[in-house]
Amino acid sequence: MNAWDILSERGFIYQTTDAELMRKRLGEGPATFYVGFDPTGSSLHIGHLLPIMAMRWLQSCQHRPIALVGGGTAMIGDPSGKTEARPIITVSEIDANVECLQRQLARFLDFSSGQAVMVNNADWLRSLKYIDFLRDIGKLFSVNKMLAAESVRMRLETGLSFLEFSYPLMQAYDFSILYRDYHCQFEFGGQDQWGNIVAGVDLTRRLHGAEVHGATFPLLLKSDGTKFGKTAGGAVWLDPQRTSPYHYYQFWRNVDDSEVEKLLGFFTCLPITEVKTLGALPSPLINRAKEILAYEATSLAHGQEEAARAYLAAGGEFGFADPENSVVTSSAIHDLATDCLTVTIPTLTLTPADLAGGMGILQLFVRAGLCASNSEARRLLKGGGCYLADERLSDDKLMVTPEHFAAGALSLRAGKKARMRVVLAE
RNA sequence: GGUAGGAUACCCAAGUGGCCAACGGGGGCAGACUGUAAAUCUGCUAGCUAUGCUUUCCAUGGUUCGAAUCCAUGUCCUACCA
Repeated sequence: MNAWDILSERGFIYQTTDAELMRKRLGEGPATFYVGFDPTGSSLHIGHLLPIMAMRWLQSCQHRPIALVGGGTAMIGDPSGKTEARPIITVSEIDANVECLQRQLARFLDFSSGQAVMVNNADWLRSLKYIDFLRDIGKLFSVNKMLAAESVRMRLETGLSFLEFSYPLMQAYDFSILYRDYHCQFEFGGQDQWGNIVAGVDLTRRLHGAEVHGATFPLLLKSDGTKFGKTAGGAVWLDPQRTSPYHYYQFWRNVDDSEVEKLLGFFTCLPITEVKTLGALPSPLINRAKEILAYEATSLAHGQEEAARAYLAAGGEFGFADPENSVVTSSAIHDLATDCLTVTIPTLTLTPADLAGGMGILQLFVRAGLCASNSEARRLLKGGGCYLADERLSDDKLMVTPEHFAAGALSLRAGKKARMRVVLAE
């Protein structure tokens, strides 16, 4: 199947320079394409996931992905889609981030025997000579055109430094370099990258007389219009150190009903017909579709084993959506028995010394990481959100003593979703 | 470089000498209702050894019994002019 058709029917394509031509070219055999990632942070988050999924589909159709990490462009900072300038980050920070991102990307794409390429534009951008660059590349850019770009116009109100204004030249130059060195014919990116992509297409034509193309992916928003992928603790990270597989699973498990179908198409590899069936499940059973989404997405990011563990843990906590396993799915979640629960709830171990003289209940919630401060714990308790062994607490002066551990472990709960087991060391 | 304006909690934004840990909105958290959803309603949203105390309103210093509010200097931002 033509990779282009897969991407279109799953909703990946937002804007294109020429849909017909791109489809044709992708149908003619292996082609090379690139997607850039900004090393402004040390981990990818689910905002980066859409391009990654698209890259996987393209790679599965024998096309060759180039994952470009912008160690050079990050020196400047892309103004696209941003209302104000990012703080400038140090070179050593950028380089460290580049390494982190590359390691993460390697998990999602197959880089063996040249099936995918990893590049860092620091390799050619940082050594550029200013005057040479202006003469060779700068002369091909029209300021008039640049000013007309939506991303620039937006910033004309709030201010835009020359540094940021120059950004599109760098990214456009990247494309032309990748065309020259890898015969890269396509660039993909987020919706906010449109201007940069078009600039690259343009530059490559002027510089090499070559016809290359680009397309953007839609910007994911939640139904309330806010940015997708942000939760209480900020972004949902792909790094298991920052967002545990369990929380990662929970993020997907808790998406809005109305989003499930779309997200299944984007973030799982299930066939599109199945995606549609799952998305159309009736009211409470729609939860099974969310479980499948969460399982599949977690499995992609953290592996099947972690996904299964998260699924079982969450199900043990909140119940399973389809205990009879009645929903037909090709997902491996189908084969997981829900009754063999070896749920590992996060555990805090206390020593008898900690409890000498008793420990305040508020402090215990803080120790367990369920609250950030005593005050927060007190607020939670007053609001009726603190539970000890499944009993709602009302006394914020309660002292926890070794006697509380008579039955073994103690279960703490903050609200409905956060739980911690506390055990007493011998 | 000149002139004018601005900097308040996670974000936006009031407050312009004591009634200010600081109105309001957003966001977030919790409770009710539910399906671990959405919508709706309610409470909370600086810290602490807590009917009290401590540290906050860009930074430093000053005026005052008392400053987020007044003065000085500095830093950064924004607009107009050059």
